[in-house]
Amino acid sequence: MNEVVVLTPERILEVTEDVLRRYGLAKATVVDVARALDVSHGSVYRHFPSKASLREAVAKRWLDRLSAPLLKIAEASGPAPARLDKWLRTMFAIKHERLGDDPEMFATYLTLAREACKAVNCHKDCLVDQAAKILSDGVEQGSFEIADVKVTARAIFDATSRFHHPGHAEEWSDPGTPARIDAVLALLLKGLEAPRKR
Amino acid sequence: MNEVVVLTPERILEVTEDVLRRYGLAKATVVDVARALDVSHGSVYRHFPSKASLREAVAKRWLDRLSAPLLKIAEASGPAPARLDKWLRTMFAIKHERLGDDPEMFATYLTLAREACKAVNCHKDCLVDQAAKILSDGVEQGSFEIADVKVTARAIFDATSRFHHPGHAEEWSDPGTPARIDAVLALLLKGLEAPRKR
DNA sequence: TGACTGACAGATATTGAAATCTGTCAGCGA
DNA sequence: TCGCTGACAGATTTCAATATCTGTCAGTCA
Repeated sequence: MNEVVVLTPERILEVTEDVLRRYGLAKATVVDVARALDVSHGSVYRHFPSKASLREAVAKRWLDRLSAPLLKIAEASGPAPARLDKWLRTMFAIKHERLGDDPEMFATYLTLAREACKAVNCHKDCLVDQAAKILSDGVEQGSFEIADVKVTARAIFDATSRFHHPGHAEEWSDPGTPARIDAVLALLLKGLEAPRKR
Repeated sequence: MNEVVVLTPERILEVTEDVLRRYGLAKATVVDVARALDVSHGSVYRHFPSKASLREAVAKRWLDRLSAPLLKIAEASGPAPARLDKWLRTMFAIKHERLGDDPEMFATYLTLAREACKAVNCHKDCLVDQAAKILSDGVEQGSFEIADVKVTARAIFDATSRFHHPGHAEEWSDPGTPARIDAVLALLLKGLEAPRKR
């Protein structure tokens, strides 16, 4: 058959991620991506209208892979308080891990977060929805007492920014961080708790 | 008398703050400061060992002026929950206000915060101590139930980072911010609350 | 004597010309 | 026809020469 490999958006994204990892966000150019794909850079523009949109699509893929394991926890069954605790700790752990394993992509993510781009906002909304799912499970189970699930989910997200927002990444390696996570989570879970029945 | 104006650290700090405000952190030089003081730049080095120490001393002054009004609230009397709420909201308001009124100094502060310099860490510790003071008042009054006041004070500080850490300053102008502050504070205050006696 | 100056070395920042990149599009070749 | 190429204009980045700055110190002056 000797089938010619066609240029698909998916293939471009894969290669762009590699190029971004190799050269870093600041140095990577569309010409580099085209070279790695062995096509002219004009062809890349046939699939993505601008460098920014290409960069954003790569970030979206990266962020989607990040939220997938969290979705599993959010949609699992079981007591909501333990699930929320696990969900938050897993989120912190995944981001922390990525900072170590994939620093160039993390820097890209940080830049995009600063630009408040669509992909990142969408990612945040998606995570807040996952948290809201756990909270409403908790209300149903009688473990939580919450006026507005959506607003409270965002409050949980905001209150844990220190541990998941990329702007605080440098602080994560501080040796006191695990203890500080414990303290904030304890406080938040107590704040959500329904008054004990007797 | 016609007294000659002497060169004191205080006068240098005052002028440096002006220069920093006028030129911005990136552009301001020790030579500019010396020119504004009408002395040679060597004289400035007689009072401060380096540009970094001068910059840090200016930041310290600026931060001390910021925490002074908060100290009043922390040391006041009255019910701790309302006082903590007021203390936090005042902190957010002061920082927010300074971002608007004094953007160059704010950028300096942001840079120093990123460098995790001594003056900023000291400022943070000082604020956490103020929060701890209110919390321990609350424990005495029976309003709060807290295992470790110091740890919890830091947790409160961490959980409100989104609203006071300069790295989040761009997000403060978001129209949803007041509602998000309300949501986080409600959650935290409920988490501190001692179980009702009956 | 002791606060201040000003010249200096090495480090850092500025600048402008040259190189490269982004985004477009007329045209090629399958 | 349709995906791709490659040349192009304007924007951005690089690079090296030049200027400025930081921090020091021997010397001045009151």
